[in-house]
Amino acid sequence: MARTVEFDQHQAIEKALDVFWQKGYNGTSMRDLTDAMQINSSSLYNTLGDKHQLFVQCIKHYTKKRRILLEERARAFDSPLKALESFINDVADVVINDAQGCFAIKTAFEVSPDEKDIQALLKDDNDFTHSFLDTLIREAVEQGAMNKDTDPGLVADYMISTYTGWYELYILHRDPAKIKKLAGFMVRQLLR
Amino acid sequence: MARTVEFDQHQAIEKALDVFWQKGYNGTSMRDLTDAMQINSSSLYNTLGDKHQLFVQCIKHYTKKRRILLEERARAFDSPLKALESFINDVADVVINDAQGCFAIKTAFEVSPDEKDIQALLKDDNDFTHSFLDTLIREAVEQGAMNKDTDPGLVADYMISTYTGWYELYILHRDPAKIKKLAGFMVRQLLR
DNA sequence: CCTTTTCTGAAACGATCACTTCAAAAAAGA
DNA sequence: TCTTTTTTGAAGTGATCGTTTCAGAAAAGG
Repeated sequence: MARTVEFDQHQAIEKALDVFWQKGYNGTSMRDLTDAMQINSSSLYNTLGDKHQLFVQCIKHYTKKRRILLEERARAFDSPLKALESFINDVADVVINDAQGCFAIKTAFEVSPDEKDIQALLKDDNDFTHSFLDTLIREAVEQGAMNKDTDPGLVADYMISTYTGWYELYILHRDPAKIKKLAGFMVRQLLR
Repeated sequence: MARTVEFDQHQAIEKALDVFWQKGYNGTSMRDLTDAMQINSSSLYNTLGDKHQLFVQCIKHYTKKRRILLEERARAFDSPLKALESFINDVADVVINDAQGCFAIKTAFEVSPDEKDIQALLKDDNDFTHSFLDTLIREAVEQGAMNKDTDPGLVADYMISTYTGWYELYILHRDPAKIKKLAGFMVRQLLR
């Protein structure tokens, strides 16, 4: 009856994410996007929507992907303490190897606080990481691997806020050893 | 002999900083700037330069102001440990009360890593804060107020990276109590 | 194969972008 | 007060912004 969409939407969103990630929302033009996605702007507007809608979909794609990765990793460890330690070291590796930092953090600082839909997505992502860590910490405390008087929610926030800063430090100094040292220090501080 | 400049350059830069702070570099138009600064674009280009140069001057203005404030505060305490504790709590207050977060951090995440001049200014600012904290920690250790085996440089980096994350948490959650709790936890963790 | 329906490509939309031009206004020494 | 020098205001520069239009290409049921 009718013609079918020619391009792979999923793939196109990943390409768009790459561009937004590198240049930021305001630094990215629609031409940047259509060039990278290799589609015409009419196709883009017909299927994915305008720039804002596309950006929202990129955030959703990014946070979903990260969520899946996080849960996969947690299952790979038999003890919650080991999972936490591995989480910290994994974050350090990501900071060092992903040249452009964390897309969610970048976006939180760039977009205006009154872009409610975007802020809500970022908050959800943050909440997920928080409850993920909270659960692990709670289990570690129950097993006696961490102090009895540990406040799991507080420590989870503390971990999250600390590694956010690692991104900034790495942007400014590009010093892998510095990040590794900080990760080691964090493990010693929190998990011993 | 000749006509003199009508507007106060210093004041104009402060106005421009406000706009860049709120909207980011790419989100700010020259009209936004000339409207806020209340000068014509020809005057702007004649005296302060183009958008990039103006942005650089705003960063210089911001970091200089912060540097002065930091040194003033340090002198207000008789013990380095008290100065450190006050530093942490002051940062928490700034995070909570400055609705738009830290300009230097926002900028570090927004501008491209290959804008060398801007990155250099941000790095200098970070280095200053680092050596400021490093000195205080060193003194506290010498006085026996902190552990003998403390690594001052490492702890300084740790402090800086932690409160960077507070900004992100506050942007997402707008929860003053959360930040206060984190500041309290940090004091207990590092300074006891 | 033909009709129907949707998608695609190229061109173009008005608006706004950073930035420039230039005549008129204004300041200050002669 | 006149001349010199510089700033200012308003208008305008081409380029690019996000977005739309629309004719033609392409797919699939009849």
